[in-house]
Amino acid sequence: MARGKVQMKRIENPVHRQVSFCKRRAGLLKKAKELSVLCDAEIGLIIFSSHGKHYELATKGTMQGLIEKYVKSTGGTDQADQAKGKQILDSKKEINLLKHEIELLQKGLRYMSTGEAGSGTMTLDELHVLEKNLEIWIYHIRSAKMEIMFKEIQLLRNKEGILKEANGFLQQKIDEHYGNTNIIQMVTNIPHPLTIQSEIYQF
Amino acid sequence: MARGKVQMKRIENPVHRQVSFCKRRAGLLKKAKELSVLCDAEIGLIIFSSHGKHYELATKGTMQGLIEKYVKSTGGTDQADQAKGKQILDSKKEINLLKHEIELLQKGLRYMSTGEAGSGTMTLDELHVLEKNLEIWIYHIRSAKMEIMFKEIQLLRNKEGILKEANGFLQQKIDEHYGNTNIIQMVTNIPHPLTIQSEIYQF
DNA sequence: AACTATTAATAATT
DNA sequence: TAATTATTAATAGTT
Repeated sequence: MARGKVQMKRIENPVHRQVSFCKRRAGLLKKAKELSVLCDAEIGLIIFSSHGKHYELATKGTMQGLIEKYVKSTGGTDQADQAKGKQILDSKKEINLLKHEIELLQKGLRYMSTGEAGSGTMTLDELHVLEKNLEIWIYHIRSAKMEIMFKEIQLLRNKEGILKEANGFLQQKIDEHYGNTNIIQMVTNIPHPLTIQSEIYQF
Repeated sequence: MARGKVQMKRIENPVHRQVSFCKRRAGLLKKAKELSVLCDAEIGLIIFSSHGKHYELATKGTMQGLIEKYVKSTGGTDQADQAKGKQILDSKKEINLLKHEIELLQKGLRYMSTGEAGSGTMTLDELHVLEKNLEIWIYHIRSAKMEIMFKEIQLLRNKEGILKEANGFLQQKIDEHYGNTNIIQMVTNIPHPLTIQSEIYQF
């Protein structure tokens, strides 16, 4: 614009370049302001120098507001935003998967403890309590059943003993008058293979 | 800049304003490009017209990249960004909690199934298999035990029946010679309160 | 949209 | 670094 026209390429002389940068930067900012004022436009201008310094101008509001407006009008979110949105979505997906898994595990625990499928949710603490209660509960149930069966068996064994004794007594009486008729033999020689091992009661 | 200097205020005539907007917008974009090229600067320029249309220029990359660079150099993330970051953090926290909960549940299941605390992780599928195997396993164990006990009881009941029969026979023999001696009475009047309910075998 | 008179910007110089 | 100046570039008003 003065003293000879400029080539549209990077000014190699660093000093010249720096001077031009300052002048043209000022000019650009001025022009931007003018455009904004004269034509009622909203303008955002960001300039990064090659040395990393940054200069900015935002007419009609803050640069943040302008950037947000731009990002929205551009049609949505930027890459980082999308990535973050995706990350959140992924996280929520994973959370749902984990919750589903927990529900299944809880169902499994309930099923094992009550023998039937129930509904509703339980907290971790509740599950801890359930686990402990379950052990006690199973222990008691098994103990009770075993005790009942053991008593029945004992009773029958006693009966057997008493009856055998009675038979012995009766046999003796008969023998006294008729001689040995071997009636008892018929009964006591029944095979008896299924003897319950004592360990079976250890619950 | 030509034909009289302009007042630095909004051009009231809409037509003039629109024309000036077009011309000055082009000029501003040109100047921005020139500054970028000549002085090796990165420039972002966003222009919103009063009618909402937007024009942009980004030298050395995309506007997105420039905005991100700007946002970073401005000193950090914007509000929405921070909110999203927090959301991700919260999600990850929740995921960890859920994973921990699942581990505990898995441990619980292992404990219940094997009776001892084990280590290592299991997948959901493995747990499904475990659950099913567990049911079958418990069913078989219980069935086996019950069968053994039931057989023992049946055997003893049979013995009781046979002995009672034998006793009856012997009593009859005795009665035939001595009259009723009431020996059987001694034996058969034993109280028998613990009768196992049939349901106890239903596993 | 093209033209042109005029102002504004600025490269080179001091 | 800043002011001056010669020159080019931008553009307001006009056609």
